[in-house]
Amino acid sequence: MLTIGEVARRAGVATSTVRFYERRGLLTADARRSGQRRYHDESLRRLVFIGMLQDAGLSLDDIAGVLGATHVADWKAIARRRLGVLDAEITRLQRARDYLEGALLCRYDHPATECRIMGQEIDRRLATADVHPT
Amino acid sequence: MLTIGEVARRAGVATSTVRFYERRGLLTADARRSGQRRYHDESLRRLVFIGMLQDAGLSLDDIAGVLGATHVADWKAIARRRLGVLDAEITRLQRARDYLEGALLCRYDHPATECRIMGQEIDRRLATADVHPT
DNA sequence: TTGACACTTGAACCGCGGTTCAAGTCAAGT
DNA sequence: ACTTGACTTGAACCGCGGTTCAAGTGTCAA
Repeated sequence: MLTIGEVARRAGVATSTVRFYERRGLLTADARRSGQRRYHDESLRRLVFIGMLQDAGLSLDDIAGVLGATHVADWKAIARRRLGVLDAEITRLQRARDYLEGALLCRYDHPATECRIMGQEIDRRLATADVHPT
Repeated sequence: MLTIGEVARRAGVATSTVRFYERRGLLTADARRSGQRRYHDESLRRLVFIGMLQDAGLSLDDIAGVLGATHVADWKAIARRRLGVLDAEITRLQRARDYLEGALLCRYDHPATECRIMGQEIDRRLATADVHPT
């Protein structure tokens, strides 16, 4: 049985994080010794698993859903939804990346607002602004 | 001269956002009429420009740096730094994406923690955990 | 003149994922 | 007996990028 300090260290998180997850219902201590939490290896694996899902960008609420799923279809729905968001995000970042790289091509010594490349993009956005009225 | 409502609408942000940017020193009203802010087209362009930089993932502090730069080298340094972070982020998301897609290949009707693919990854992470002690 | 509506301010609040703090308990070693 | 160090709790706080609120002022048309 691992203490909270051990389980946190082996999973690579802070002890405060483990307690926070318990508050959020993601993890429960398997026992108490004089009030102190003790964990099975099983819980350590669960903690690592939470970290994996976080790396994939799932929110703690989503993770709770995955952990609480009794059937594969339940958590796969969450994963698929995230996959879609992830794809959109990657595309967006890719565009931002290419745009920034283009901006670096600006020559001459002037502030950013006077850069020709940026100026054109500003005009483009202003022109299409009325297409998406708030 | 545009009112705050107009400038916000044309830039596609809320009026509260425009005031917030003013507090942060990103934007200044060009005039006041009976206490109300008025803006030149120049400021509208500046507001749009802020949105562009936000799309590229720059923080408001970074954006203040770009706007305050008098020489091209100053803002390019910020852009280059963000470009590096962006590349790392894209790579990370790509890996997460591929991982999630792999997880969807799990067969049979069981909870996520019992999935063989996930279980292997958990073991891998636990095994290498000691390499990065906290 | 009345009503509708946009504007003004500072302060408090939001979600997210935790961290930090104070004040205390408990077990082990010397 | 005393120290050391890890643990306990609830509550408050963090950064970020704003939003919302209350209470008031200004503008414009009928």
